[in-house]
Amino acid sequence: MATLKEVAKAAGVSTAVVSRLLSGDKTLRVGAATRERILRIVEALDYTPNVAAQSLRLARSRLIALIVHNVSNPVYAEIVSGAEAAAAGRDSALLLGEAASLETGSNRLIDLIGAGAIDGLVLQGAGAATDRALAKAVRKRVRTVMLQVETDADGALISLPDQDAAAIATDHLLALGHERIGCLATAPGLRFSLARVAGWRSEMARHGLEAPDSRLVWAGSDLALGRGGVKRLIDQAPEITGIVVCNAVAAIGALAGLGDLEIDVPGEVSVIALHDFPLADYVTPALTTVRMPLAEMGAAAVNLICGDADLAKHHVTIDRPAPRIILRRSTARARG
Amino acid sequence: MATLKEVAKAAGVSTAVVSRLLSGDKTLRVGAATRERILRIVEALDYTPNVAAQSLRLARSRLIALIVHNVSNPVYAEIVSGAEAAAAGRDSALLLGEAASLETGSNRLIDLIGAGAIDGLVLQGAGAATDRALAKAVRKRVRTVMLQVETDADGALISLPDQDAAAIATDHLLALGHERIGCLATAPGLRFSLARVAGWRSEMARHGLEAPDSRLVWAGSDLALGRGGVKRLIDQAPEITGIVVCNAVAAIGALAGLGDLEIDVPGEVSVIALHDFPLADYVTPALTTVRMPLAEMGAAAVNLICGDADLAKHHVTIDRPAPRIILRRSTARARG
DNA sequence: CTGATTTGGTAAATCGTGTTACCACTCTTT
DNA sequence: AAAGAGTGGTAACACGATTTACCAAATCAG
Repeated sequence: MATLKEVAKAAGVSTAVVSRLLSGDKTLRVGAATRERILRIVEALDYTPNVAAQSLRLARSRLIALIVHNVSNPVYAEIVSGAEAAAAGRDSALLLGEAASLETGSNRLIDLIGAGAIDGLVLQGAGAATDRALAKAVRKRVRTVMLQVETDADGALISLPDQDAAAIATDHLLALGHERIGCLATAPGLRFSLARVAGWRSEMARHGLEAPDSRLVWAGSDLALGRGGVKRLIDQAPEITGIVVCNAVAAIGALAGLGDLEIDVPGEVSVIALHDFPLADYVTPALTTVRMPLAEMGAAAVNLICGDADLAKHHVTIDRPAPRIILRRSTARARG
Repeated sequence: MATLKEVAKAAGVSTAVVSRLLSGDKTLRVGAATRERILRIVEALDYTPNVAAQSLRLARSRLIALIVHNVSNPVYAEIVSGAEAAAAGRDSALLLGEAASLETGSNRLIDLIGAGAIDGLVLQGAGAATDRALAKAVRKRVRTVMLQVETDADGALISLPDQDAAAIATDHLLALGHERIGCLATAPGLRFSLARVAGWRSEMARHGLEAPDSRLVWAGSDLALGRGGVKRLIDQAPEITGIVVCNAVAAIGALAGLGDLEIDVPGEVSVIALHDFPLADYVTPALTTVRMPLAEMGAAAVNLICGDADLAKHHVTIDRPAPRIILRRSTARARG
């Protein structure tokens, strides 16, 4: 409630001194006595700069928006978590939006973007919501970072070592003696989806094994799509003994789908998934995964926004820490 | 980039007309021709009001902060999701903070609260982070709503029908013929924890059965605490055939703990948990739960903030939709 | 023709900061 | 004594929108 002017008056100085003192202006010369007096009064009046006035003056809000498809998906939750922590480290706050709320109607977050009232925007996933946000961001030249999904707008793209991770997963199954390996992929057409499938394909090829389209199913990144997708996959390619699932949440669904078909995992079919989250250790059988730096990706997005690199057409891959296998119980040596 | 002044100049009117026109001031009398001309220019210049200037003038930001212990916990994620959707419905944006980032050091979100720059604050969980936020909020009289955990500050408290839900869970086990039923509780000392335990106790008492302290263990709301807690519970009370776990995430951990002890669920021990989330259907055995309105609680908090009720000492319980059993496979009829 | 009312607006004062440019005064130096 | 170099600040103008109070011209009643 106390304003700068009140502090200045109480200290018998001009507002300029107080403002410059508090913002640590090195060019300000001020007597030790007045300095102490001002600081004491600031303390006594419990003065806090008005944020709106500050943003107005500085044309900077230290707000970063993150739009995510769905917080309840543990994979996305980890991105959110990483971004939030990074924002805190950069002394910024994080605005969170979920796709469903943003797709239609008037929305404050979309307005904030369209008004250029945020310092940056991080977009995860593709869809009406992100398109809408992106269109607003472009008009006001808001610094934008896209995660995993590229567009033609001028913004940075951060991706994961998708192809490597899929290759590592495939290689794990190969090392266990599997030769007929299927791939349960995420949504078709997206860059990261294609990269993962490419990882599976190339690793199979490297071992002189085939990876025909019949052993590939495009599903998605949630439980239901994984459950349905794996049934289509088994239907198309009943001969497979191992599956690389490109998303761990879908993989949990896939385990259920295999259960529905009364196929034993890992007895009859081994399953390995990309991404990892705590609950993967608690399903049955516990899911073997290839962990990727999700939180780090969220953090990197925020750091990119807060840094001063030119984001146009900037493309980074988060490869530290490198994807690594979390060995659990859903993969086993091939029989015979 | 276009400002009100620019629009006004281009339209040959004063800024007052434009502002009043755009904000729908009914007392403004303006000719049809000028109205059209102004609107056309607004469109052409792609004018959007500057948010900082607006908040400064109106002393209102339409930002709501939500502080949650941990987004990766699916129970909390659902609260976040509900709050986000409600915020969108109220034309506000949601600032998200996680406890870990807020506990220490300087933090922008804490500063925003301390500067009174947000319209409201929702706190989930107890700890250093929420205490810190609450202290700031009190000083600036920020409208605050606490979820499940009460404090002595002037703010609303929203709770769930904890006692009812625990009673429903207990009753389910009783109906299956269980008589020696244990309780794996959440963190000790908190209101909602006590209420849940009270639900278990009273329902047991109502059936003339005992619920001794030996069959009660205070654990917490995450996987590891559930896993460890259930072992202590079995150790203290090996005779039990059913367990009411007060948090579904802890219950997943408990299933693993029982697995460690080679106790069959539901063969030897039935498990029912409070709260529900999608993955509960995908563990083995699928977890029987009592669903509580988590998203609705998050939404109610936001709506309370946006409404104009006096929040001081306001206490609401979200009882619609009422807690209901989601019957899965972790509970079965008692043997013998 | 005069007074009242309606029409269609405007001028100016906030809101609370940050910052540039400038200034009065004292002290030193030669 | 005059010039120069610190010392310790200040005045005033943005930043962009909202809102109150006021007003000139046109119309209308009688």
